Amino acid sequence: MAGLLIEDRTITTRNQPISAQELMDAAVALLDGHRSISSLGLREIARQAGIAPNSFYRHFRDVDDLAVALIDQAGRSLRGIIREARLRLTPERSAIRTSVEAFMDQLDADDKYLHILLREISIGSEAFRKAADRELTSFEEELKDELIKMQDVTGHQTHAPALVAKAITRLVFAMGTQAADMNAEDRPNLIEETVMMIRMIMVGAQAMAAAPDKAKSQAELR
Amino acid sequence: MAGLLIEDRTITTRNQPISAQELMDAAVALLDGHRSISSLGLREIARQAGIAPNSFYRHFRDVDDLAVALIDQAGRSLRGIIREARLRLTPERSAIRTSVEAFMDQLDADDKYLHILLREISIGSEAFRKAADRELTSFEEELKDELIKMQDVTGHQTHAPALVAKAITRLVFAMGTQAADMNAEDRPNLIEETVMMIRMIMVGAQAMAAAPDKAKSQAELR
DNA sequence: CGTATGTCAATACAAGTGTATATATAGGTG
DNA sequence: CACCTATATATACACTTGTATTGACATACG
Repeated sequence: MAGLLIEDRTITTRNQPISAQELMDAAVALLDGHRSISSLGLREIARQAGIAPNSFYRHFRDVDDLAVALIDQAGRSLRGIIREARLRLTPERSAIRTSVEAFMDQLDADDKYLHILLREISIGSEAFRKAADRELTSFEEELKDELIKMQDVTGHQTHAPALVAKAITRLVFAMGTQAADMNAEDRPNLIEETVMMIRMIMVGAQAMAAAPDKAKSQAELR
Repeated sequence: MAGLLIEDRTITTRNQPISAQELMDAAVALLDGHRSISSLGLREIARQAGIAPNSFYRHFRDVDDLAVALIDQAGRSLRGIIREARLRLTPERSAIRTSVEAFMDQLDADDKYLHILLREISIGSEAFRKAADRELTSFEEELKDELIKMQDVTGHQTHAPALVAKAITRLVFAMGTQAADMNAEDRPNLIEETVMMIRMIMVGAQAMAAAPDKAKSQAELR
């Protein structure tokens, strides 16, 4: 039933204002292994940040509130990375490979934003999953535009570019999830696999645009 | 620092043996919204099952141990569903569509095993993720065998069947994750999308087997 | 200069947690 | 029937958690 606490002394911390960003960084620092954000306690984060538990409330309503802010930041960061990768494009390396590599490289970045995005995409609060899904969709949009632009330039028609973009995006994120759990030396193989999968999709979509009957069931298991 | 608990009386429960399965069911019953298994407490599960907290240890070492058992069960259950779906094949409905539909239907099943598998694939303890990955791989294996069998029968060669199987599996699970969060009337559209994505992959893989140069980068974004 | 305002720490509380230890009880075996 | 073993319960302990309340201090403003 009830309990009675005799003593509850707090360890002294800093005595200075803290920024919301510092609090978010403290939370990220606690996400080392495979913990999900929602498993973090308010007190735990405050402890890591070196502030008193109650000071947390000055910045966020609760842990979920902080989590949503974190996802937004993760999305911004990731979109920046991919955009930057496009600038680095050279004729020698394909756009697919370059983008996939940039994506996977991000797994080793100091901030663990991609890890967070990948891990928390399926769990957490309603607001949380909405935020994560926003990021995926925005990814798909950018890719779809790129595909349409490409078919105007090369003349290769692509069947259902929106669907192709979605398939590629989901596949890359799924492979990224697997990559997140593996040591760096096994990654190149996984990148190779991912690149080949994407090629399959693109070749398939182009074949279906060229010969629409291919979109029917003749290619299937029977 | 320390605390002193004055009273700690336990509510009387049943006084009868419980099966490991009943304990697992109790845990599943607690996973209603979007909680992850690792967020469940041992005491919480015991309370739901109507046993004393310590009785938990008779069946599992800890919550993670139960979670692994749950994943194994989820995998077995899901593979059974798909195998059964294959038996129901008719010439009118394609194997791809039938399998995808069976998969998605499972989202509405009483046991929430597929939900669990989808949600927890990226989080949880080492052992947990290993268990989830085992299920994915076993799925891939079955599909790969099917693909090889198919190409012997139809004569259509398929490029890198293992990779095709992996791509399809990951894609279906990714789409399933999205389907899990949506109401039933939006599902058919998502099933349609998934079927089309799989066709793209298979058409692409067959085109690449027929003309190996297609496996190169000519189909790419530049 | 005095007084708000914002940010922090300290303390306290009522709950929760995993688990160690001890004890009761039912079923099966000699 | 007596005894062992498996399984359950009960109690206790040493924590943890989120948050309400209170008061200190520092900066900004009239």
